[in-house]
Amino acid sequence: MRILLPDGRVLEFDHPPTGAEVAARISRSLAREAVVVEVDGELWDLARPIPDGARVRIIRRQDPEALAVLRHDAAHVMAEAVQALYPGTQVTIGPAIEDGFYYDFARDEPFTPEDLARIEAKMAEIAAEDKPFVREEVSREEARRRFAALGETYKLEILDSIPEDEPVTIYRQGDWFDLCRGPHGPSTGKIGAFKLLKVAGAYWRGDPRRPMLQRIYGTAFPDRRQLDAYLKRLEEAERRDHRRLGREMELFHFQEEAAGSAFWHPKGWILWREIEAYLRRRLEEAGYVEVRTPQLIDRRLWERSGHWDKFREHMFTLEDEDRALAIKPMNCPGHVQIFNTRLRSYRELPLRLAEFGSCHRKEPSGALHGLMRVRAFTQDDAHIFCTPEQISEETGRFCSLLMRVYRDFGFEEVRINFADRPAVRAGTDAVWDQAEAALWQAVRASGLAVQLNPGEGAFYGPKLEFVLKDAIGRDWQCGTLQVDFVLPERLDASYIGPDGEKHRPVMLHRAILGSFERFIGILIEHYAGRLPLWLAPVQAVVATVTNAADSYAREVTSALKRAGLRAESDLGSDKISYKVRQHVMRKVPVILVVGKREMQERTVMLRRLGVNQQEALALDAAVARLAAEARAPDA
RNA sequence: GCCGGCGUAGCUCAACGGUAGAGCAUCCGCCUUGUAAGCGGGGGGUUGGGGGUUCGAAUCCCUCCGCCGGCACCA
Repeated sequence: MRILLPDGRVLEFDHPPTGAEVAARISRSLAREAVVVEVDGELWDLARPIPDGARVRIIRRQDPEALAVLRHDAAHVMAEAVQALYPGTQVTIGPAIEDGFYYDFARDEPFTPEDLARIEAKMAEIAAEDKPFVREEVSREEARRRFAALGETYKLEILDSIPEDEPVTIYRQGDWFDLCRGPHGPSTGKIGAFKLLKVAGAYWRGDPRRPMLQRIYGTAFPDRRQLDAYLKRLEEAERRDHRRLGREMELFHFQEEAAGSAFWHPKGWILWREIEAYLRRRLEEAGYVEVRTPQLIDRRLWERSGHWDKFREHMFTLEDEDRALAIKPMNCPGHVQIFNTRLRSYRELPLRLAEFGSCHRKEPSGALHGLMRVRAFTQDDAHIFCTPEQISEETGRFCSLLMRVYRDFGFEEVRINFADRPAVRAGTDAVWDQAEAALWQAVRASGLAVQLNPGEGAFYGPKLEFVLKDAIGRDWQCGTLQVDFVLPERLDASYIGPDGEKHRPVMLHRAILGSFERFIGILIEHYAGRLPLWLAPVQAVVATVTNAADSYAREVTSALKRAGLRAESDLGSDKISYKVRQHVMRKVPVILVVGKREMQERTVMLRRLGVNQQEALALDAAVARLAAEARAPDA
């Protein structure tokens, strides 16, 4: 019996060894830290005998592959705890997920936060018993008998869905067992530091027509320190919540009477307009022309475009005399109308029509979430009308425009998902081949990381999704580029080619921010409210130490304003420490303190957000420096 | 839309069947101050809307709306 190790060594055994035996042969510490074993690229339990000639790697607790196993172990321990405490509760599924694990239970009574504490305590008991996880390969009949005896109807359903050629396995810990593919770690004592986080509803098999189960979310880490770090990250995310910061910084608000639509306050609207003005300049540079299309459009146009058929439940509609109208949920058909107003020449292509398009969609009430998911939003939308041959070039141009914009907003790390042809689609394979190839070519040239999202393209064409990573590592899909050869057809868009014949243009739907609302939400969270100077609604506050400096403070403020800065004076009779505190809390990037001394010397004390020292500067120098720093990145 | 939780002053929260209270903010005074909370005083709530139970409801029940956490959805 020969076992091949990653470093090329070969271990000899006189019987098929288990992963545990292999680990023990290598070193005592490895045996202690081993969680599972990778056998020819597949993760196995340590107790399973390994076949001759297998390539084997021991996975230790701290290895990334171990994390999902530990969490899956924790899910089983939680399920046992729940069934011990709440008899009659049925188990369903309980996988490891990105940041932890969950288990879905079928039980009539809802779980409460107090229940979570009880379950956690019970889990600790089960962990203390350190029961080994035992894998049992059983026949279907055996498995059916055992779960039927327990009344586990969901498990029976899962059992029925396991393909005939796959073995059925049960994992046992003491008397408790679960239908499970595995693998698992050595025992319940090795699940590490865990915590239950929340309870939520989830449909059985993700299907809204099936029963709603109760999902308990938890997380687990190899040690306490990592768990604490994770919990700290959660707190950090909460601290950055744009809904809270939006109120504290007086950017926007929501209220019942307009659920899903933001009220933009003066400061928030400055931020919006600053972003819009920047983007408008970038679009102009990139050869776009801006348009504006109607909010209310006759239903018949939506019928022709195909949207009425597919998305009418998501559209707001109204009647006007005997006409049925819809509030636009998107801008594309409107842009095609502009394209169609006259005969177009191939010389006009690519024609890039951009619109800061205000759209409304009837989002399900449960989907609404601050600025991140709203019913009224403004897209930074554009449609590029071009020939099939131009797709690649235009995609390349778009990628570099988008990267430029993301970088300017402080996002460096961007990933692309490439969504190719879905099973149900319009258009011939030849057209899809051409469109996908063009996109691939452009994406490769862009140098961005690309991940294939197979079969997830739109029915009308392949698409790219641009995902950016924020300051605390969260992914946000913002930009998109979609190739569309269906809408030009449906709305009969055409141009005259060099051959004098009519041709069908391709439409590229594209957005960089996605929506202003959502992007602003992301920006706020990315910067934790500390917006870069060029975006800050109030860029500087001039605060006096005593009233004696009031007139000088006014002079400083107006000098800043003349230099194009958004500046305010704070002349109140509060102590300077109180004023500093106020403006720090409001996330003003620069505070200029002036007192008698500064007035006499015509200087300012400049203090920056997040920096506790200050710097004495001559007034003119301070103004010049801040004006330079406050310029937009493209200026 | 579905499951669960929540909704009290601008904000954060208390009162949990017996006439609604605190801190911060706001307003008015005093203070003129040197880098994250100076002092005093005043005003502010038909407890999300509607209905019910009760001698009595912020508190219990029903219903609608909204928000929060998920699920489903996201052209």
